[in-house]
Amino acid sequence: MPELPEVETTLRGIKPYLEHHKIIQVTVRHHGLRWPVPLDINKSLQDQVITKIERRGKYLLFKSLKGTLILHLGMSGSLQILTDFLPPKKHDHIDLVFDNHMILRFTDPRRFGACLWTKNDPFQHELLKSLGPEPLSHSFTGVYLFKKAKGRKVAIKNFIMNSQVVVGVGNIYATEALFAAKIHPEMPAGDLTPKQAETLTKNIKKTLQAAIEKGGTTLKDFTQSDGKPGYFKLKLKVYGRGGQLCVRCKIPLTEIRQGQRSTVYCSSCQKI
DNA sequence: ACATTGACCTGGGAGC
DNA sequence: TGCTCCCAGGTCAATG
Repeated sequence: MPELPEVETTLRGIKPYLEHHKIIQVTVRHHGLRWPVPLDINKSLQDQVITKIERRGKYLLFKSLKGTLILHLGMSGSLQILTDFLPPKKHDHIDLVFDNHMILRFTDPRRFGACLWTKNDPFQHELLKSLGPEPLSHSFTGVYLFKKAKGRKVAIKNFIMNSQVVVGVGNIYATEALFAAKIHPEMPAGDLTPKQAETLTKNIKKTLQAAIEKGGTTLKDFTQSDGKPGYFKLKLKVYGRGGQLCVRCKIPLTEIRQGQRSTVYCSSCQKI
């Protein structure tokens, strides 16, 4: 599920149940995630009050007085709140039980996700310290993108999916934002004009914001964090629509691969 | 410094 | 039904 809107939706879903509550029990059933879940993470988390939960890019940060739990959902991870204990299924790897009896359950079939602990400032953590600006912040501007892209030969789609350039933009929203901005996904990043950089940043913001307002995109079944039915489905204009007709000019959409990821675009409205 | 590719995993769907 | 192959929301590490 997780690009920025899905992580943000998850955050908003779990936050009200967990902030200012104490972790009273930790169960790790599978330590083999992207990086090993530290064997002593139980000890680190035990009796910690979560003072704040926030998002940085696609990372979720659970802050306490003694340190921060860093979670990443990878490709297939999800979080849900259980109000009553349910027997864990095959891919339910981690449970955090809180003093209000809520259980935060981490599920991740592909195990590309991460669950780590740091005693220090999480923003200085190895995985977070080189991240680019938040796409919805004021620091992500056309001027920034234009300067950053200068001299770069990589395709613009790969460029905006680079978390050192801007965080949170994954395959779906990169594809959608480029269509909205009428920019060809294979255009070298350094060839962007200042005007195109401006249009692209605006459309990245617009696309992400619209997706957040709709509760993110679900391509497969997904249990929302409060256990209620899944997310609203965003109406994607190009992603997953290769061969179908462009909503603007009605010609068939082209599907290609860029860096082992699929890209769909309109060869008529997205020119290099 | 930059660009490209492989690697990590499981499950679902298409095609035979 | 069952097998094989390809694809999937991410991103780090190794290589040129």
